[in-house]
Amino acid sequence: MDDIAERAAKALDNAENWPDDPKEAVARQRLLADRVRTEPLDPDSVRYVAGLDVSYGVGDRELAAAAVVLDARTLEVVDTSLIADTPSFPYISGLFGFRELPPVLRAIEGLSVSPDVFVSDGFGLAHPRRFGVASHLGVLIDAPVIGSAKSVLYGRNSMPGEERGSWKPMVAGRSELVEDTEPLAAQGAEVIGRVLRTRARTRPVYVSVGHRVDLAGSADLILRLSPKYRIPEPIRHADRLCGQYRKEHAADG
DNA sequence: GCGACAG
DNA sequence: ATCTTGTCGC
Repeated sequence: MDDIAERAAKALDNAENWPDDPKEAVARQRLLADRVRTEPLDPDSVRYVAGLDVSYGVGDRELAAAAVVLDARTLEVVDTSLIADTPSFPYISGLFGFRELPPVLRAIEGLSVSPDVFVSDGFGLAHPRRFGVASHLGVLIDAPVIGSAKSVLYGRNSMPGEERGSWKPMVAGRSELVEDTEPLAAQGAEVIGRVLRTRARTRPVYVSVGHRVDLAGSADLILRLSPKYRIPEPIRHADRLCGQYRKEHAADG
């Protein structure tokens, strides 16, 4: 896990990355947002995918972060990393990274298999400042990251067809459900993500570019990673792992 | 000023 | 995110 672990450690050590004031955090986002890059992502070339997630305990005093690496072909788990920590930044919508990335970076440091791409439970460019947690993570470790969220934070969106694989673009603007975003995208509106149906007749997920990936490739990969359930397998595994860990440590040790 | 608001 | 049993649907 050479390079990535090293960059994660460096990002954690840099105090500039971890302001304790929301105002400074927003300024930090604006500064780092310029470093976000979109690059082609060929799903066929992806071998290892890492899913990331965090779960919280009671009283906002404890949390667990997990990173689980899957073989993109077989969807078999090939590596896991889990850490327990304490939140050091409050939950503020739009400022996720400052709360969740410290433990997530530590979990990433614990991996022995180097992922080709990471999947984060949140947004990338589909964010008011185009800097959701997926972009934040991507910039800190300069690695490919895809954002896959379960609900909308920002952007006009539409519901795709009921069948698996259907999708609609998300375009810049206040969070709002409209009849059809396709005409808006065709007319040149800024496309910031995709509403993707990963399972028939089930609520869609919201995919956006985090860093060093492109939207079409990201949506394609997310669909492949969700052959049966709504939530992509890497994130489901990470969710399970940190969720059960926290429960086991809520009653005793 | 008011409402919205990822996990 | 978390607190929580049964229940409707594929």
